Formats: sequence, C-alpha cells, structure tokens
Amino acid sequence: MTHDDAPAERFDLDQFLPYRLNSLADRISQALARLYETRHDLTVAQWRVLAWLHHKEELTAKEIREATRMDKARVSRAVQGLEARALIRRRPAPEDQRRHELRLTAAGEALLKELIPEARDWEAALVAPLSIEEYRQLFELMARLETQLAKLES
Amino acid sequence: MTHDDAPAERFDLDQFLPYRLNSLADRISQALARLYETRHDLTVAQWRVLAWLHHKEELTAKEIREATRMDKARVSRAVQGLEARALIRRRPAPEDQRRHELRLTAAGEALLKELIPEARDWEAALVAPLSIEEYRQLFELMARLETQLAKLES
DNA sequence: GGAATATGGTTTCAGATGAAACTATACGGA
DNA sequence: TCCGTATAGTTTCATCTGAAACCATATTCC
Repeated sequence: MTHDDAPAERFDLDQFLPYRLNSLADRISQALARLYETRHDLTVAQWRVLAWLHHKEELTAKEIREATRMDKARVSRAVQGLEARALIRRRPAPEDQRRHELRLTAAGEALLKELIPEARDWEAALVAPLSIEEYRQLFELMARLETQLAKLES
Repeated sequence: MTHDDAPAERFDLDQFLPYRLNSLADRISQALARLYETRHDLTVAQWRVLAWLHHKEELTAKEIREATRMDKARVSRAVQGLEARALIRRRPAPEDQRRHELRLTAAGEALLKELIPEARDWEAALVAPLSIEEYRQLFELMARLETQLAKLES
C-alpha cells in the first residue's frame, strides 16, 4: 500500500482463478485419494492407470502418459505397483521390445467392478447441487481453459 | 469385458469430474509455479502467504492456514523462507506468545508490486476465451462444489 | 497455585514427485 | 553394416509434502 493505491492494486487471492481452481481440485482429489487408499490400497496414479486400461483394453506406458499427462516416472511406478499386485499384465510389444503392452488381469477387472461404482457414487454426491445443464457447462468451461492453456504453453 | 456389459459399466476417466478438474488445475498451477519460481524464486505456498498478507495486512500462521487450507507445516516452511529473505517480518503476539504476527516488509511490498500484475496478466490470458458472464459462472459453480465438499467431509 | 489439557507453531519421518541421468531397443543415413 | 540419434521406460537424486511427534505457551479445573 503506497500512495497510488488504485483499486487495481489490491489483490484478493480468493478471486484468482488458478488459486481457487487448484485449491478446490486438491481438496477433491485428496478426499477421493483417501477413499482409494483406505479401501483398496491404491494411489491416484494407480487408479488412473487402471481406469484407462479399463476404458481402452490395451495401452503402453507412453499412451497412458499422453492420456493422463502424468510424468513418465509416475506412470512407471504406478505400473510397477499394479503389476506386483497382479492387477495388470505387462508384455513386451512383439514389434518393438522397448514398449510394453499393458492389460488388466481378471483380478484387475474385478477390482474395477467394485471401484467404478464407488467413484461414480462419490462424484454424484459431489455434484448433487448442480443441475445437469450446469454440470455440462462446467465441463465445457474446463475444456475451453484447457485449450487456451495449451496455446499459452506452446 | 464381462457378460453384463451394461452402459453404466463403462467408465471414461475424461468424463470424471475429479480427474478433469485435478488435471486442469495441476497444469495451470504448474505453469504459474514456473513463473513464480523462475522469475522470483518463490514457491506457490510462499506466493500465497505473500498474497494474503498483502490483502489483510497482518495475520498469524493459523489465519493463513485457515484462509488457504494449506497444511500447517507447509505454511510454517513458507513463512521461514520468506522471513529469511526479509520479505516478511514475524513478531510474537503481545497477548499470546505462541502466535506470531506476520507482516510484509517494504521489500515484500515491492516484490508484490511486480508480482501481482504478472499474475493478473497471466490469468487474463488464460481466461481470455471466456466471456465475463462465463467467468463469473465458473466461480459460482466452484463455490457450490466447495460448499458441497464441506458437507461431504463433515 | 498447580496439574492436566489445549493450542500455535516447528521438526521429524516416511513417502510421493519431477527433472535429469541412464539403459535398452529401434531407426536412419553414410 | 556400422554409427549416430531417437525413443520407451527405469532409476537416481533432490525436493516437497502431510501426518505425527514434539516444544513452548496459555488456559482450565481442582
């Protein structure tokens, strides 16, 4: 606060989108992480890998990395943990031995069969106060921000 | 998948709000963190502490913790770093020696005078594709989710 | 007034994480 | 064919983080 205390000078973190978005997302993520962790001993990264494999059948680490934008080390560790628990199977790709094809095992499928409804229920409880239209709009706004962010980063 | 492959069984992580929100927020936060870090050698936690002190003049660690919902250890560390760089001043509260009153120093004020416009510009570039009304709506939806989250956590 | 308890804040400890170094395989050009 | 380079994935390292233990001061109850 100096002499030229123009209104533009004051700054309220609560009105700053990156902060608000991040703190909301963090809280949601942590709450959900506790659920995965306590009920199924999974990290968030592991859950994401499982969910993508459920969605796409077969993927390589790179494809998961691209889909989730997670760091490759993080993906690598998540995959290791899941393989150790025999929730996924890892097989060198026949035409390129550097890559490994990842797939859910039967145990992995079974776990997801429990997990997905839990996750869905939790999300439903969270978004209960939003109308369908508002929910849709929220996704739409996030998508626009993502596109813009990609532009800013390039 | 399995025999009873109902539509409800399929799961697309991209349509899962916690995931989308978190991955968007993470990307935004990291991009901005790079800006604070490379230009001013500040962590996100430090920036938040500074911004709140700018906003409120004088606060204790606990108040900052409540405002930002950051972990108290994280706040403590951010404060230490800022004090070491003489960006804030820390003084035991006269009526309760456990608490410490925190304030920006002149150097801290000066730094914010650079930082705030940068942060504002960056945010403006990010939300450029949204109309004023959409921007307002986004905050409104986030606020509703925050309220609901608090309910779920209680 | 003194013991038990509560509270603000710091430190310790045990993971999680990203960046960068590294390994192994594949590819492209002389 | 052989060498340089690119790519998939792993490991190392330095840092950050939250939970819990801890310390110091304040408060409450007897």
